[in-house]
Amino acid sequence: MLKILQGSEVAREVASDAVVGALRALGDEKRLRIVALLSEGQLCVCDLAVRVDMKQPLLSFHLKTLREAGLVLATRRGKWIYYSLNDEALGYLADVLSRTGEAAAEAAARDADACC
Amino acid sequence: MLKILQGSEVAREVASDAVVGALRALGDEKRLRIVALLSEGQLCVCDLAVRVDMKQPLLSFHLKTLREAGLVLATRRGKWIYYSLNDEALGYLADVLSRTGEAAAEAAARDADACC
DNA sequence: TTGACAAATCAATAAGCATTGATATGTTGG
DNA sequence: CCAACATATCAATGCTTATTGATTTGTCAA
Repeated sequence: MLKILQGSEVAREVASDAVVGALRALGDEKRLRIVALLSEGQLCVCDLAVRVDMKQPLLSFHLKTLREAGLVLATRRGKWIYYSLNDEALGYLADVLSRTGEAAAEAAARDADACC
Repeated sequence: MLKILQGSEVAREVASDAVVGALRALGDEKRLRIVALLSEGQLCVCDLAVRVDMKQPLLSFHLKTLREAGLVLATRRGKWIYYSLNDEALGYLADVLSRTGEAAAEAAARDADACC
């Protein structure tokens, strides 16, 4: 999941299942809030629940969604399960979007040349 | 929309409405496919419709979604409307995700220190 | 083993999106 | 102005996803 592909064309890479899945998981207010909190450090579900003002089952659902998208990692420590961001996955997503934007900018420059 | 904020904390910036909206718009297979195609250059709706194998009203709906999220730009040229990627918006999104990932990596390093 | 607590799962309902076909708007050329 | 074409919008339907409360699983400590 969100494995780093090398040398493939941006256009194909962007629309891969892993990328769609990760972006879909991120495209939700509550889940993005969770991601924002986790960017400051790992948290157990109970602490997260307080911070995001969600009931536990709902939070678990959203965490599962993020986990399945490869965006967060869970590690149990005693009674608690700590969630943290998968920074590699975020970096990879950022890289894909960045390269897509760059490709678009280059294409726009070409289009402008061809037109005028 | 997707205006660049400076100096604000990553955690707050990530979960902004504009970012959620853009990520939600991108988190769809068909729309991401559209974005991938547009990264190679601008296209009119009719050409896009052929490439993505969608009926025109459905494509228009997805384009509207992308437009409202600030991810694509539309310019009419005669009878045709050409869509292109908003590379600044993509760059901004990439930057936000990248900084979120970096913040998480730093936090993880701190957590590791504190723990062992 | 039992009691207490953390977290996940389940089943059911509600809410939001995608999709479709029909129709409307806008543009060009005659 | 009219005919033809490109695109957008609308209304209706179905599908996916979020949300809730109840229940289950897992862990610790006594």
